[in-house]
Amino acid sequence: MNKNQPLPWDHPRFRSWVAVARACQLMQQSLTRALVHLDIKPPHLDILVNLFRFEGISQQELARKLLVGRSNMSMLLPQMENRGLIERRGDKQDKRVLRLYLTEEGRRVTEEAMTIQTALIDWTLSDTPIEECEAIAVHMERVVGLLIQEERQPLEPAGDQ
Amino acid sequence: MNKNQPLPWDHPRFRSWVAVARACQLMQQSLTRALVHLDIKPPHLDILVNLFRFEGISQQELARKLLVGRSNMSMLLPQMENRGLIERRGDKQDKRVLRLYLTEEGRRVTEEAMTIQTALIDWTLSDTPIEECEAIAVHMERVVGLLIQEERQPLEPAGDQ
DNA sequence: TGATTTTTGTTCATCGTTGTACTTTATTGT
DNA sequence: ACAATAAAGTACAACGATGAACAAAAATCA
Repeated sequence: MNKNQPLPWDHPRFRSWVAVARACQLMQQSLTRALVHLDIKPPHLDILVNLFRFEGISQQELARKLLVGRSNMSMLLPQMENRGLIERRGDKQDKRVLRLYLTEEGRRVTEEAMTIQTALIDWTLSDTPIEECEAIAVHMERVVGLLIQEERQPLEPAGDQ
Repeated sequence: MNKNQPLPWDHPRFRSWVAVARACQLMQQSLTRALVHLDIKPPHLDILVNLFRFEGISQQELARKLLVGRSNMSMLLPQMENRGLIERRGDKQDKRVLRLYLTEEGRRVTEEAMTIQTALIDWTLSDTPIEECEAIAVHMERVVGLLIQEERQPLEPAGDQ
């Protein structure tokens, strides 16, 4: 009931996180608009980029990399297969898994979309020096690591003070 | 068509942005789990926090602060009113606008949820010095500013180089 | 004043994401 | 070899977010 605890928005870490979240939200919206003429959306681009880097990956592995559920992949990938962007071929040794490959069209679209995305990121971070970007990457990757391990081993609820 | 352009994931700004996006995604998921016993989700908390700071705000203003559409508020706010967290009262001078207020229950839930969120943020950024957090806040707030102005005045499409 | 335009909020159809239940195929244990 | 368990992918219902079309209430302007 006492209000003289410092309010969260005066807290530097809280403030910085709010800014990060808002930036992500807006970046997603801007990227959506920037990709509209390619007829793909950010989730599709995430998939394409990962297939570009890791050709032959399975749906499960892809879902893990993207931090989404497997059912999500089961919805998106058939769409993208119908659009001729990707191809799904069954693994010979394990008949459960479907391995994913880019088509020529998919590779072309991916390159164009990555160019657009890179330009957008470069523009928004043009006043942020490279060393600062690298520092941000280090800190954010540590956050990712912590949250991933917390995900599989939920934190004890007595963390409040 | 030429492949000897540097691939995006070797680009420091690109790498740092990927990390930021993943961190946001995971933070959202962790926060969702951390709030489950309060029966609210991150979007509700965003609303509550803004009402805590800016009592008597209108739905329109709230939507603008949260960077979502007005229709989104029209879906969420009646739910929260039914749960007894907020109250909507018509403005006397402008009969179009509904002004939003926290109930006692809403204020209580907000304080508890903010405590949880702050603890989560503190934990994930505990190895990131305060000065670095402040630097991140500065850079991300600039990104937000750029993207907001780009939103209403879409960038000329000849920006690629 | 009276007509046009803006603004605020709602409704609705659509889409993406999630979690659960389910099928099929591998793996493990006896 | 056979049964039980685990893993990969799918189907489906539920929910949140969006944008477009709409109604009501200002504001603008002639």
